[in-house]
Amino acid sequence: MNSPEDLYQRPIVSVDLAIFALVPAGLEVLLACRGTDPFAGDWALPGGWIHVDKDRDLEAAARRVLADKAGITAPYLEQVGVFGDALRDPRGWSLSVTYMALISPDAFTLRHGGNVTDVAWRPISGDAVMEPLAFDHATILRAATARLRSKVEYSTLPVHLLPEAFTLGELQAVYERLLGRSLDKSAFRKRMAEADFIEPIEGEMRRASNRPAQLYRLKQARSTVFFDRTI
Amino acid sequence: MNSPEDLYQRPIVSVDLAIFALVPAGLEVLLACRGTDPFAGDWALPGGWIHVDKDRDLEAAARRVLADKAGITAPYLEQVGVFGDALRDPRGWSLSVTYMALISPDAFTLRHGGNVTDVAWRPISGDAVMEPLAFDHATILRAATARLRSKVEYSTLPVHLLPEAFTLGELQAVYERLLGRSLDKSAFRKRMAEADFIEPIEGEMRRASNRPAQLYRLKQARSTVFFDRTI
DNA sequence: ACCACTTAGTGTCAAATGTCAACTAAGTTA
DNA sequence: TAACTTAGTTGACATTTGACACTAAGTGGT
Repeated sequence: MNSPEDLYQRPIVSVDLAIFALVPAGLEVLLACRGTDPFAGDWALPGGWIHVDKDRDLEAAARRVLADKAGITAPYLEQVGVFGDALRDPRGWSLSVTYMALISPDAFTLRHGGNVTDVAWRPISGDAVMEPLAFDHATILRAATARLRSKVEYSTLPVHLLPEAFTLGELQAVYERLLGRSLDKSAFRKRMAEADFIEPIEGEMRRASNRPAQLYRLKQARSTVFFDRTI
Repeated sequence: MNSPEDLYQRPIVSVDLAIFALVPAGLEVLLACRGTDPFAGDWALPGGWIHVDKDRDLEAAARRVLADKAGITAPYLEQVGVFGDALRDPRGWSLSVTYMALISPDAFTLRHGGNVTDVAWRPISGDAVMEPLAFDHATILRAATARLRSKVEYSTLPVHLLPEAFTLGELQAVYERLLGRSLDKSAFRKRMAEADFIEPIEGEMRRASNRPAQLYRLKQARSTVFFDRTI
């Protein structure tokens, strides 16, 4: 009979991350160059094994990988899904529990100039990167970008790609770049007001050579709010 | 170091199913009574281990469990997510890869009168069943019902709870019962026409004592279509 | 034959929404 | 202080949406 006590029956389980950041050039994803054998030398999504002695749950494992491999504490983490079959890893039947993380350009630049040689940001064109990826990570990345893009339409998720304080103009620009089309300013502001997930920060403003803009921040305990309608 | 070769480091992995059917009384889920030790005698979502020698991938494993435990081939199967932590299973760090399946009342009645003693349909009130569930299956069931209910709002998913041929009135009734509110007939029909995922079946009609209704069926390769807006 | 009844399916119109464009506001630079 | 740039608001108009009434097509009773 099959039981969990037949250890060799258990599939291999990894936790992999699609870490997204938005830079002036577009959307980028963090990739790691594999140093060990299956697909050694190829680029892959950063990932790791579950530490059954250290990780309380799956999200904790994902956050640990995020910190270990990328030195990042992401404001936003969401499970994308599980990908598992007999052939994706030559070592045997394996699962990838995949999360996507959104980080702001602040955190981004911290690592961008760093001395990490095995981790690098790569631009996403369409729903893929230029370089071939290890395992079935191209498929997984496609699923993650699809999830991100589809949620942009009807949620407040893109706010996590901005620094803690931001203007409404910047927020609109993020939506526009993710959606690939321009939005109406007045309609956009009306929606954001109705959604009621950001609040003005008093006293502050910024920028140069023109009228300063009101700064906003995400309201506490409002990390993702869904719109009634498409923006 | 941790590697997949340290077999005892691997978490236990099961594939569990939330199988839904809609009966006149409301939404029901198929539960299995556990015969073996962890939580023996308790009700649980039907599930099984991955057979690394037989299952091609996760969905194949889910379909096998569906056939083995419930004798059902579901028209619709969707991954809900992975639930994993150190404590949910007393045997150790474990994962549940959860799928939800939607079946039509036809398939339902086939099993309802059957001689299965360890599998039973239970009504869902709110997002839970009356009886306490093994492991964290109450949490998992809550996630599955939430997924089902949220998708009703903006997708064609509820067709899978109907038999192959159905009328627009029946389809509207399914939406109304899942949403818990009544819908406008003309608006509903306009939406369904725009979504363009069902087609009339020629010549046929049915019912008694009033005007017969046109029968429809799901268009091929259109199992789930998303609406632009909430219905 | 005809009327009452039931459900199927369509049409209408006011209200809400999205689009487009102009307008005012508040800063910087020359 | 005038020109310029971006922030933020306001209003007119076309389009879409939702509530409701209407017509259509059957059955069954008298």
